[in-house]
Amino acid sequence: MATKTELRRQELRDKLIVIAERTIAQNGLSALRARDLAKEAGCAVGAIYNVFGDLTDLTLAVNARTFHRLGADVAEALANAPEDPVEQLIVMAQAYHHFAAQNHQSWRALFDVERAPGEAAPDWYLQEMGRLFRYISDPLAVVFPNRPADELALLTRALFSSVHGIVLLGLDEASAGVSTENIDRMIALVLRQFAANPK
Amino acid sequence: MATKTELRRQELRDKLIVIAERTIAQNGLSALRARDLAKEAGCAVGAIYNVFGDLTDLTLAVNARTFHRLGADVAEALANAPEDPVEQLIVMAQAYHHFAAQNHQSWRALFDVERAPGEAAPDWYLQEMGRLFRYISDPLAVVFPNRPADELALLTRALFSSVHGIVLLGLDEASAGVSTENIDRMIALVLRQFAANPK
DNA sequence: ATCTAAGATTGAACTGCGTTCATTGAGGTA
DNA sequence: TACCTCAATGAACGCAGTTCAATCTTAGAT
Repeated sequence: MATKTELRRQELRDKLIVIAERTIAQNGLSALRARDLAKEAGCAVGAIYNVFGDLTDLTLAVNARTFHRLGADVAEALANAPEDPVEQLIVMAQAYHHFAAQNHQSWRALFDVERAPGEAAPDWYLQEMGRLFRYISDPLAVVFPNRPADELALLTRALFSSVHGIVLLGLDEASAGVSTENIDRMIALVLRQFAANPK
Repeated sequence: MATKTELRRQELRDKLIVIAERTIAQNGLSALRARDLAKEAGCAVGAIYNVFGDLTDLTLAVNARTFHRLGADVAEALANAPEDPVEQLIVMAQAYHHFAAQNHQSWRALFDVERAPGEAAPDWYLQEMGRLFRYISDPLAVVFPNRPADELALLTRALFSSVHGIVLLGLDEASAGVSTENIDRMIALVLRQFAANPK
């Protein structure tokens, strides 16, 4: 069917994503403006809405890429990690931290995008989240071989959330004294202490 | 000097805080609108700006109250907690969770308010934060009597951040299966495991 | 190749927001 | 009472996201 039209449509879609990605990375989600976007893409403002439902949809497309890059970074860290499961957890958590620090604005956009209340998270989000959770639950199962499955699932989620919290508040107050090294130290302290006495 | 004027000024200030507090609690920070506020307070929109610099200032005034209530709840939980320091940590963390759950929108507003980049957090925030940190570091020092002070400080911050992360992501996905009980379980699991093998 | 209907493209206009400011009105003082 | 100062007012401004009637392009049928 529509070859020429669909092609342009796809081209515009990609172009908008690239521009939005750069804008968010450089100046944050709040710097994403429809008129600027259209000017830079060389199209009319209305054209954006032929390709995306609204700017939130565009942001979600950017977030999908960001999340995927994040997952890849964590996977790479895991691939180069030592055998010891606790060290694997630490290496992955610090990879998460470093990604957040080096892609601060893009990483923030992952959570700052407003979802309609009650609406489920998009599929790619759940998928990528599942990937991250498996990276965590595998070493965790080695550390805690005698824990029931449901408890391991809770621990997995809890550990992810803990690391996320440490990174979130640490980077928030990055100007107020929590250095990168201290965030890494906090992560290692918590995870080592956490796994020090498995049952 | 200005008795009548200053009085009205203070009255309007208080009235606006009360209305904003209720609006945020019921419908979230994004529901706070200058025109609605003025209509409900029976004043002109401009009057708001005689009393607060902008809506962010008003939000900060509401947040100061919210944070104070939060601190009081945690303090009360600690006062009624058993002697055991680990149990104290758990009780406080769960009090934090319950406050966040029961004051979800107000609690979110604590973190969703936009601060100018590079600007320091307000004084009451640092003060209240210090109070919370002391509640944590005291029992922590009992659990880990041999750790150096700087490490205890990092652990304190790390534990707070961890609990915050668990509550944040847990409540975020409250519709997606993380029940209140599971959040409490995650908090207890992490803290118990964390303090299981002090050095 | 031509025609035509479907739909893509356009940008001015609409809506809703925070904030400002010239004007109006009230309060305290001489 | 007269006057000056400053608070109060709400229309207007600037700036967003989004819409839509008008225009143009395209793809398929003839």
